[in-house]
Amino acid sequence: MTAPPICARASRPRDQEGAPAGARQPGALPMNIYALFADHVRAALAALAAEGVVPAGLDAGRVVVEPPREASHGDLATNAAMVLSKDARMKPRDLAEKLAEKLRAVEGVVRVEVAGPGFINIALDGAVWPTLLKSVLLAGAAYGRADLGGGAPMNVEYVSANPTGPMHVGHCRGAAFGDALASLLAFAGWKVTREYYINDAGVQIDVLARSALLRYREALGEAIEIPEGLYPGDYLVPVGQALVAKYGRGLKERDEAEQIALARPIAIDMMMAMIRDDLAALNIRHEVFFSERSLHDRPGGEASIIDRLMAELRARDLIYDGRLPPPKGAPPEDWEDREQVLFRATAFGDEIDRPLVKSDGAYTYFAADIAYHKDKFDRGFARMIDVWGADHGGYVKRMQAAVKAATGGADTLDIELCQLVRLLRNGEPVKMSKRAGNFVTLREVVDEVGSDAVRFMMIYRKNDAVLDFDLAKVIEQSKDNPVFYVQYAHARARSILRNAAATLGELPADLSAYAQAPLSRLDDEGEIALIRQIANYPRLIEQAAAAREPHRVAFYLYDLASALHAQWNRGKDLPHLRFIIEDDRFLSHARLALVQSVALVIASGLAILGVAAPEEMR
RNA sequence: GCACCCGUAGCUCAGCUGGAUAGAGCGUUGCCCUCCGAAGGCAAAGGUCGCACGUUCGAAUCGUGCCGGGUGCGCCA
Repeated sequence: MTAPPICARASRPRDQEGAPAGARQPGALPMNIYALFADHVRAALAALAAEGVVPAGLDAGRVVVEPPREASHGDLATNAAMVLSKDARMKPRDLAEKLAEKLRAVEGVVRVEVAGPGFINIALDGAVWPTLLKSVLLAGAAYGRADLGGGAPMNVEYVSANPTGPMHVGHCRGAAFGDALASLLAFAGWKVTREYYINDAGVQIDVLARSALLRYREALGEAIEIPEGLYPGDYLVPVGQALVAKYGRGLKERDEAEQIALARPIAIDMMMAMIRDDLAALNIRHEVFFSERSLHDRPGGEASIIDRLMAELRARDLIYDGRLPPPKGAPPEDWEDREQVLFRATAFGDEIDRPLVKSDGAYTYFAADIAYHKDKFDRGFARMIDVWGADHGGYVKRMQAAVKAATGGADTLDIELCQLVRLLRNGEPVKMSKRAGNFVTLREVVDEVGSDAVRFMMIYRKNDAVLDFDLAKVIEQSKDNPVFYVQYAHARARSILRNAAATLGELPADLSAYAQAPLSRLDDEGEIALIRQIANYPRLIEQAAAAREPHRVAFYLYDLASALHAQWNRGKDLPHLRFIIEDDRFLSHARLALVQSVALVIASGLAILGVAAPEEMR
């Protein structure tokens, strides 16, 4: 996994009052120019408040500084006057004029205009963009890092496929999404732990063990027939062989319960090894694998972890014995009105109270899940995210209700749902029958189209929208394929740099040497457009992380790649705009510094998505 | 019946948490390689943002109600 390492530096209190105006380092702007000017706006407000023009203590929470829609409007725009006009008891345009007055005094600002309903448009000195590029080069791989999390722990649980067989294609999306989200949050300043919950306790595990025992008999030479209800996949053949290797013929002499108990752990271990291999093929490695069984265990007859939590919740009157009304709409045939153990989910925003104990006396999955999330909380995760398939959408409310009850935290648990994936080949749905293990495995898809294509395309869509995944299209090497298009931009950038070394001879040794190039010579509109895009990266990271939407990173990379390709082509028509100008090595160095920066950001974004940034693609 | 998600150009989708003239790709039409990677680029055409009310300076975005599609609906994992 090429995820960026966790940033452990101390929190940078950017929002504190009093700091802003002087925050600029001589010679280099901070990485995020939009955040810098948000500080300037807050400072301007404070100054106006001191003068009695506006009330003190205005809430600037909704103020944003962003790139204006039209480049002709300037370099930055803010909605501050419109957002604050009501609280300031001023007309938006009047307040805007007052703010504009203050902002005109800020260093580097050449023009401030009030436009439309009260936008404040700010034009910066032409030197600002080259200067900003310098700070990008000096920051290197750290460029774009944010500090939203302040280094706080964050648990991201994803995949968590049942250990009853290999991963299938349906797991790809949650895997790619969860992993990218984890990387994104790490890059945005959280101390992220990637976790996998192993559902290794429950009836499906007994089914697994029975299926494995059948393969055990097969390995001993018996002819077997796999009855309905057991897993038919031949991935269990090696499990049967392992049981022979470990227990010989003796196992089948024991009673059934004992056989299952002995087969179970071996089957689970082997299934999990297979799943880890599948995940590794997708470049995914979880740090923690948490066993559901460990929550049920009663070593020496003591109370289990779930037992203890249930007792605690009952003591707090959050659990009671009661009856549920039958479901409306289509009541099931076998509905039986009975008293059961219920969690008071309705007290925490759910529609109905939820059962914790099955009719056979065992805990429900939900009961274990409460204990599991409580355990995560007790391990220090005040914030956690679960990534689920959309078919589990009906469980979101009860889970959040339970976590709220068990931890007392309001925002402890976020749940992100991934919609279904429709697997296509040349626009035709790929047939998948659930019978006879005839499903498409994750491994088959990765082997066919590659990990990069799978991961990028799974992210190249909002996670709550259904996704079409066409096996034929994602291996196409053309601009129709966004994976290729972005990777190609990176390869092209590296190619330019290789070519420059051949053409120009000695080049700046590293990024900090490139930062010394005469960047102010980057004054072409296409070059400035590229720098603006690069300047937007930190903002993009913050927004994508806050919204838990890694797809924004993918779309951003597509746009950045497009801007690079465009500038490249301008050099075809206008030779003086080429990146390499043979008789002007210093101009070339400045342009190569820009190319370096583009490559740097593309590589950074691709790393978040877990996609390779190739040096060449010939 | 209820809950959650989706509805934006012919097609597939973005739309920066309420901002300025709603954007890409594909497809259609017309251009650009003796030139750092044409595996690329430029341009044109194409929209009642599902419908209707409401909230306000301002709505594709927020609220309510419809219409259409998906997912789920005691103890399954």
